Amino acid sequence: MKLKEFARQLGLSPTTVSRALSGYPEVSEKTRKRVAEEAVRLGYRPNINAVRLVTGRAGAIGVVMGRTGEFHFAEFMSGMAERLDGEDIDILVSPTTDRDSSDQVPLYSRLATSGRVDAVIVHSPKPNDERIALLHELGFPFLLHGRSETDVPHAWLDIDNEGAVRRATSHLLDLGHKRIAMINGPAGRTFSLHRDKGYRDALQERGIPFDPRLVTHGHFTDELGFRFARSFLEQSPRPTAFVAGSMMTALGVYRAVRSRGLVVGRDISVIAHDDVFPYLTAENMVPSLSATRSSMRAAGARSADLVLQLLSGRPATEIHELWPVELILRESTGPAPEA
Amino acid sequence: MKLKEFARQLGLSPTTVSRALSGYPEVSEKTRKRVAEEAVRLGYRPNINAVRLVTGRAGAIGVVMGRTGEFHFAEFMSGMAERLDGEDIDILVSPTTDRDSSDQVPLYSRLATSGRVDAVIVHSPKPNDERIALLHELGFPFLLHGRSETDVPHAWLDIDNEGAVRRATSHLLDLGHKRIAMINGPAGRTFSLHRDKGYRDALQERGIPFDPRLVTHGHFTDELGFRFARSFLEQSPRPTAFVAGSMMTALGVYRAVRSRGLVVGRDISVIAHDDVFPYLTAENMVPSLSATRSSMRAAGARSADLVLQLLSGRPATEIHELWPVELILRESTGPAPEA
DNA sequence: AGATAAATTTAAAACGATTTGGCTGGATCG
DNA sequence: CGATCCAGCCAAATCGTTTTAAATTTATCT
Repeated sequence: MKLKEFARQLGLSPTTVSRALSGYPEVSEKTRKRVAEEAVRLGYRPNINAVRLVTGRAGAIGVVMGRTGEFHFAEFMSGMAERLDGEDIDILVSPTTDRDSSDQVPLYSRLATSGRVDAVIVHSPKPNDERIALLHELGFPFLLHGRSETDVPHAWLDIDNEGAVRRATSHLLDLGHKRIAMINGPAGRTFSLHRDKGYRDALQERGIPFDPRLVTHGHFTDELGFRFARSFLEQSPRPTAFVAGSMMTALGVYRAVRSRGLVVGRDISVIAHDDVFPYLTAENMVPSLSATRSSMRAAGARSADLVLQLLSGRPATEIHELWPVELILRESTGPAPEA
Repeated sequence: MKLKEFARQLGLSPTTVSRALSGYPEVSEKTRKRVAEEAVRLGYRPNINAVRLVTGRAGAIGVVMGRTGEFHFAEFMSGMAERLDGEDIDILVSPTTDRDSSDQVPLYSRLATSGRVDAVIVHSPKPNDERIALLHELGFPFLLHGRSETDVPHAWLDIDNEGAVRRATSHLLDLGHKRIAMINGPAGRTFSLHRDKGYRDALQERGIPFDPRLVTHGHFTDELGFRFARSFLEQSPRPTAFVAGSMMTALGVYRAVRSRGLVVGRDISVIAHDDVFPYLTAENMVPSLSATRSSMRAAGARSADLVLQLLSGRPATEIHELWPVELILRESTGPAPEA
């Protein structure tokens, strides 16, 4: 059923019908109501692609998904979905095989100029991320999930990675730990740098020298967690505590500790960052995992919300949100063992 | 830059330019080449929404993402992305807050009639899934990831869940296990039923009576894995082996076994299903996990491929793929302990 | 009641491509 | 050499909306 036909059946012009449905003021309340009712009854729905053409709006938000289907990605999207439910906006996932963000520039460029989406969300930025410069130059609306150090004005939402890791590290120091190893995220990403800073600052505050041999970078996999932890544990003196970048990393760390015949929470303390997954919970691990916690789902929901605000005209420069991170102490942290 | 302007600059008509770019035969090779080159040079790209309107094609494949951001979802999508890279087709994720597939019917209905996508992929069907009936009735192209028992003809791709679990169970029986518990997926889903059948058939083959107290259903979370396994281990006599539905479930099972002071691979054997995640590998668990394995990413890639075939005219009735599942034996399975 | 203002409604022009059907001019054929 | 065919190109219609600018109806005021 097309607008023309639908309008004819109502005895109105297409113009009026269109206006009635889009909620324009210059149509009488009586007519609007009748149109709305009949639309439902006759099942009329505007052809989305005609609307897109004429309005220039796509009704979609783009996200770029890398080859490495990161596990937190689904949570984030699910959060977006939660917020977008009911709005007439959908999520467009753009495939890419390029891992490095600089290689992704052409992809973002295509996405921004293609008319498929009205805005994009940029993930895991580097301090000076090419994607941000590009999108800004194109004048294309975007929200950064994370932060960068560029002076290009832009909207962002991030969690306080630095504060989280500082507190985690400080807490371990309070417990008497001197050698604390950190398994950080991929090198070069802003959030990894922030975590690194939090770690260093906490050490410095107590006058403990920074030892580069106690820090590694890599993707959040159980395998890397295990390998790095094993290797740390071979050092002598070995670290007595770990700060791990993710739940998966923590799983690997737990295994590594156990494989050396040590006990988590007694011989070795562990704190990890928990994005809050429905399928894997810090509380249920044995021993239960002390964690810095921030809901990835909530971030997704809020991100979608902020993008919506951005699209309805709120200036990007106003949109900056830094979320605090909880530190939840459980059984995996304890006093440093006697030397 | 619009077609009209671009054509003018080339000294050609819009018609010819459009045809040249779309690869129609009635344009000379020389002209086509020139058009292609100039398009790149001048940066002309057809307005996607105009194309959509006039052709009626959306250039997108839809997937519905439930509230519960299942962890295998990202892998599947990532596989799709892999296949779709280079094609000019993107993935549209439709949010839903409805968990039950029957409540999702209106959503699929909207999706199918909205013109936003050319086809959808339906996940985790029930044997008699309303979504299939609906899409078939609407004549809308779709691929089922999984299987149903409906007699509506449709394209599907599934893994041999039944065979996988039958082999896993048989193997445990070979090892002398008599009481084998199964932690299955959500009740009602076809794949859970298939797994159930594989389990029962294996038992029956050896004349071992089926004990309903040894089977549970639920989502694939570590928490449920733990809780169910704990509860099984309280039975007397307790089971000596577990068949678990997912890697997350297996994590819970491992914890439960350890929490009872038992040893996986010696006191209790475990086999789980592994969808192959980059961030959590069966091989790296301690002890390494015996698993039935099938790549979710590969399924996603192939699904995208099959949808493309479907859209280019291959009859749905021809598209049926049943993938075999590997059984990989590692350290988590061993002979049944002496009674 | 007549003039003016306000509230509704409408016709027609975009939006930017694809595609139908027709038009050219040169090659091919008898 | 004239008729026929075909490759190559083009003008104009079309897809289904929104929106501009204008026309109509209704309300308000003196």
